[in-house]
Amino acid sequence: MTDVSERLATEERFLDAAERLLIRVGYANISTRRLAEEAGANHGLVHYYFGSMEQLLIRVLERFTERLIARQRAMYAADAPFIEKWRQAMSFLDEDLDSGYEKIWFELQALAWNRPELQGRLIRVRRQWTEVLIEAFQRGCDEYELDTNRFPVEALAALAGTFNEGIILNRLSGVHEGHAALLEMVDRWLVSLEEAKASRRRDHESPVP
Amino acid sequence: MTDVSERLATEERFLDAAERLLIRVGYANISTRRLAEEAGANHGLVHYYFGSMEQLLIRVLERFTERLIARQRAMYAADAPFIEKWRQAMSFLDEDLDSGYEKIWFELQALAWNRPELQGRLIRVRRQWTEVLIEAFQRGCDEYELDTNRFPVEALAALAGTFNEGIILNRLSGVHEGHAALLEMVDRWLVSLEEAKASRRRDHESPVP
DNA sequence: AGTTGTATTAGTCAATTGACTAAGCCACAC
DNA sequence: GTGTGGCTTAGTCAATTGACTAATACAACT
Repeated sequence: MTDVSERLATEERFLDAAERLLIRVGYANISTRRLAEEAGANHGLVHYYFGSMEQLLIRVLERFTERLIARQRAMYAADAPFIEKWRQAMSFLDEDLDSGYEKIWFELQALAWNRPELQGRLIRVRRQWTEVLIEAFQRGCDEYELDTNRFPVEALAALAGTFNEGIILNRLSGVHEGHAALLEMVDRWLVSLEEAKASRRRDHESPVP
Repeated sequence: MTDVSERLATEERFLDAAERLLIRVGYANISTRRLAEEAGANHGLVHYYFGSMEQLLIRVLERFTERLIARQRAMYAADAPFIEKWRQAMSFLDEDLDSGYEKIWFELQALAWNRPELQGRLIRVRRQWTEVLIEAFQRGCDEYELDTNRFPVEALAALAGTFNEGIILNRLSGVHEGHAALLEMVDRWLVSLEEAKASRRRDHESPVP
């Protein structure tokens, strides 16, 4: 292994360790020494590699959000019926809670609330996410021939995005009530949209005899 | 002023100062000395009055959530059309962001993610809030004669609760896009429910001649 | 006025923090 | 084999932390 790639590997170990600590103890309880111990490296390296604890957390935020957006994009870009994508997105909810993925994301957000220099980065990620959502929902609206006056795409995307984060927030606090009922309701609504469209097709192709 | 009430007043000053600091710098940046300075009191009193910083924050959480629930209860318990209550709840969204109310609530939540001893308290608050919401939405469903098979009350309450918190989360990060469109969409939906009910009344009272 | 007990203050304490550095290490080029 | 250049280590530094305490101020009661 060359020096360069070795150093990069160690940096990765630091970033991985930071994510694990975000999950386990939260951003407020990460110190250079604790982080170095978790990464199995010397605490002086935090300063040598990243300049400061703050810079390191910025790197964590960057790497994490890149992955987040990439996954969202990949999922919604797939050429599948909208309802399938939706169901996959909802299944991610459970996976991500178990994996601690959500905890990382929310800890980074909580950190950014009090660090103006991180806010911009967070806003950019949210915008990208919104773009992906809007594009996906646009295709969904087309697929279901939805009345976009009653259901504007941005409103639907905002609804999906916000209730999604609301659910995560509840789960992080240990509350799970009502979520299953909610997801079922939405699923039924999507199914009914499919059926409505199908029945419109039937009416059109073979009007009442 | 008696000793007792003076002490209580000073305790209140500490709790108020803690709320201000939660808004301004977040839970991770509150120390006993900084808090005491903000409260205009001696830092030794934190230990003398509250035992520890942790206990003090628990007191902040208790006082805050009591007020939160009381307000929610008062609003939804009022004898007014459902849409009026809804609009008032939505107008709180803006007020609370400006006042910093939301920031306090979310900082306390972020704190609780990493303090198991606070989780239980948070869960209880969320349950109470859900109860209030479900009761209000039950009345709303009755008012609009909504089909509770398609729209179960718990699902609607969960939807309202989660997207509400999602919106707050977005705003705390400085993102406001799509919220207006979303709230308009919901408002239009409620209006359409009222009209649907009115038209059902008309059809019933004077069937097609 | 004197006693008593609580409220309040200033200050101490060990522990921990982020930032930084001197010293040595080690792989590689020459 | 001998520099040479970075990598890595252990350790230093002042600052800050939460917890705690001795000393004092003060109010209420006798």
